[in-house]
Parts: sequence; C-alpha cells; structure tokens
Amino acid sequence: MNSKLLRGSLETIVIKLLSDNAEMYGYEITQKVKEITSGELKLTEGALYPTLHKLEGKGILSVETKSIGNRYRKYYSLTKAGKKELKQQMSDMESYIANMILLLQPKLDL
Amino acid sequence: MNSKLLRGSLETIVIKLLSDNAEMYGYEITQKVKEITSGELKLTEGALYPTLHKLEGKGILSVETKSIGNRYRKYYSLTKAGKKELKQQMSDMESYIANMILLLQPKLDL
DNA sequence: CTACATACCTAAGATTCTTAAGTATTTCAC
DNA sequence: GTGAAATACTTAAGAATCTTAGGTATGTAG
Repeated sequence: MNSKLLRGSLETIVIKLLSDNAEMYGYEITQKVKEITSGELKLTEGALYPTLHKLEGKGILSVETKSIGNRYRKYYSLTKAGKKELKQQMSDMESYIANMILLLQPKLDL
Repeated sequence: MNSKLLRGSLETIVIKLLSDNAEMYGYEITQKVKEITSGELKLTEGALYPTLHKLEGKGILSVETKSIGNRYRKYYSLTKAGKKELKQQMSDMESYIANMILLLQPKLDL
C-alpha cells in the first residue's frame, strides 16, 4: 500500500529537521513531516522512535527529557557529530537523486 | 560503505531500462547502470538476479533464453502488466523525490 | 595457462521498514 | 462527566530489500 515511501531516508529526514529546528520531540517530528509534505508522507512511530534511539546511541543526537505538567517529552537535538553526519547524508541524498534522474528520465538521444 | 545507494529503487530501475530497450539480459543491465551513472551506481548480482526472478514471477517481465555459441543469456522484456507497473513506479518515484526536495531543501522563510 | 570478463545462480545475514500491540495523559464534543 | 480522539512515548514480530560471499561455467587476452 505504502509504496516504499521512506526508502531508507528516515534518518536523513530526522537529522535535517533537527538542523533546522534546534530541538524537537518525536511526535512533533511526525507532525512536521506530515505538514511539510501535505500529508503525503506519514512517519510511523514504530519506525521513528527506534531510529531516534539509534541515532542517540551513535552520538548523533542528544536528548533532554522535559516535564510538561503531568507528562513528559523527550527533546532531541543534533550533536557536533550530528552536524557532520548531516552533511554526509545530504550529500548522499543528492547523489542518489541525481543518479535516479539520470536513470529514469526519458531516453534522450537527440 | 555503500551508503544506501539503491534505497528500494532496484525494481524501478530495471523496469525503466526495459521500457527503453525492448530486451536486456541481467549482466547487460548491470553494465548499463554503471555506464549511465558513470560508475557511481553498481548493481550487485546478488540483488539483481533475485529481483529479475521476482518480477518474472509477478508477470511484470517475460524471459527468453537464447543460446550464444556455447553459452546462454536470459533476455527479459516488459509485459503489458509491466508497462502498467512502469507508470506506477515512475509516479511513486516522482512523488518520493518531490517530497525529499520539500523536506531537505534549506529552510526558506523568505 | 592463467587471470579477468562475461553470465548465470543461491543463501546467510544486516538493515530498515510496517504492523500491531501496549501504556498514559490531555482535550474536546456530546 | 464520559467517551473518543489526539498527544506522547514504547517495544516486538515479521516483511522487504539489500550486501556479502560464495558457487558454476564459458570466453578472451596477455
């Protein structure tokens, strides 16, 4: 159904949003992606939360848990290593898109 | 190392090449991709051949085995269902790229 | 004659995602 | 006020897609 929406780019999306926003919590990220893509792309929580934990484990993100009244949120932000990782992932994504355009554009033997 | 080069687009690539070329065999596809992308993208045979078999099983590709002297090649071509699948996959890829551009371009609040 | 290119194949394991479940708080409509 | 939906986190099982690493065999060029 979901026709390969993410294609391995979840990490890249998360890192990019956190480079634009200083800090965000998980649920906020899902909403932001939905908003930016006009609802076309919906991150599932089953994919997002494990990814946040993994990036934290790798030192790419840092976390701060904040209390909001009776509940809590876990705010994530990019570490220095995260900013370096951002550059790498953006560059990988650019290459990928460039290659896809080369491969998928109409055959132009003009 | 290989930094998510394919990202679930192997099927799409195969189908698109076969829409441009009428028939191709597996090894030829790997070489064509290498050529088009100037060596940036290299299909591994361990990924390609199972994908060809899968697409054949789904009726998206048809096969003809041809003898070339003492050896053989398996030439694949798009079926009618394959041409329909091409449209779908190209459309999915366009949406994906459009969404990635939305998500990853610099924050422009101009 | 031997190494590399051509040409096919499969299996084990890694990664990344979906699906599906669970807990708990807050808000809003009736 | 209560019941449903939204908010906010979590995990685990399984599917899908890929890499890695092997295997077989023929053709070609030094």
